[in-house]
Amino acid sequence: MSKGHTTKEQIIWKAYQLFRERGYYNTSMADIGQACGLLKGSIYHHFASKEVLMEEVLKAVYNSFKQQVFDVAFQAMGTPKERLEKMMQAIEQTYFQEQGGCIMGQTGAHVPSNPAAFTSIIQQFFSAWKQAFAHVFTPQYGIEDSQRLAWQAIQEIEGAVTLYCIFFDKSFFISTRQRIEGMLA
Amino acid sequence: MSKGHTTKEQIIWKAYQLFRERGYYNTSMADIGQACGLLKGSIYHHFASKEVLMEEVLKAVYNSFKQQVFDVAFQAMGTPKERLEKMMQAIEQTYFQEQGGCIMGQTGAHVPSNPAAFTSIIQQFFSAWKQAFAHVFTPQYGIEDSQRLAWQAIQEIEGAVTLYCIFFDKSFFISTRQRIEGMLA
DNA sequence: AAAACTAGCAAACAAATGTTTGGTAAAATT
DNA sequence: AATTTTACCAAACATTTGTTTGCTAGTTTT
Repeated sequence: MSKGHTTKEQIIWKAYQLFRERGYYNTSMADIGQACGLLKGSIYHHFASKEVLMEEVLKAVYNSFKQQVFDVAFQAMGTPKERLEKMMQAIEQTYFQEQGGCIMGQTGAHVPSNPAAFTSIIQQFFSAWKQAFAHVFTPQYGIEDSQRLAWQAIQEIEGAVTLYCIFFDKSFFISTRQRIEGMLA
Repeated sequence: MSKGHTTKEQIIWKAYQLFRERGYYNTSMADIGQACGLLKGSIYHHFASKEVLMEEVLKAVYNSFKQQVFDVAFQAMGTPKERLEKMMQAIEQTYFQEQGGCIMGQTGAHVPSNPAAFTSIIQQFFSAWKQAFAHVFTPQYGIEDSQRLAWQAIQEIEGAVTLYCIFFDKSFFISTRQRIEGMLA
């Protein structure tokens, strides 16, 4: 590192917060620069374009979720229910320790006008999430029903996060979490 | 009417389609004008600003939903289940006959950076929706449980619409609809 | 110590943004 | 028929947008 010590990871994190809270198109490079204590032009030393920056943000969110949520489902230790609870705990933290909803769901809602690279990552994100949920459901519900239940759980969580943004009320997620955890005995 | 016959309602409808498919900030006045066969400046003869136009779009969506969905819940005729099915049918049509997700949920996801007028309409929309669902659930589940079930249904539907946008797959909504209709005997 | 590299600033860039202005021709009103 | 109103165009407006360029000073490598 030289003069300043703004790392790529720091820019990605700040950009993530802004994109998530205000949306991709309502966040300018100047906004991101300001949040990092940089001029907007300086960001281009780290990222080729705003679009590439967004891609890296989405990838980082995917990896973070994979590590803290998806991978837990496939751990050897603990009962499926315990692993599910651990996953739900991590999900809750992710959505409520910072402001804004689900950047994947929000960005995904505008697929036809989005760069294809965004869509690809978003699809992978939700597919991986479904597989993780389905895996902890399978011992009790079998493969087929678990797929269905996994999508159902994701849908409810996405809805809960949306309503949280609108009404500033965590309770949608709280009861959703209880319902999902209650699916395993 | 004089020369051309572009009505306010036509502009609202075109703007609705664009806002819904691409988001508020990713839709320009030039885009809306083009969709109406107008120059962007001409829209200001009908609406004071882009923000006011969006407000009218949200109000129009609210009114349309109220007429075709919410009001059905309180009709005198038919069993609660029949009315619920009628509501779900109208919801399905709304979301799948045109492209894009739920403009209320999408816009609501960015509340902190949105004009307060947007948030107000969006909150009213979801509150009215909850009350309508709860009303058809009440005979079977009682007042308290019906509230919970109503929010749960809305969450699932919002999630289903989001996933539909991402995977171009209606089946999320189809099974959600069956689940919700199955809640009433 | 010299050379090469890095991170950032300052300024400029063309293009796109939402909005305003002045005019025109058709329609509605008188 | 004269007047006013309506819907729209054409052009300009100031800002903001994402991006590029040239330069500087610190850091790393040699």
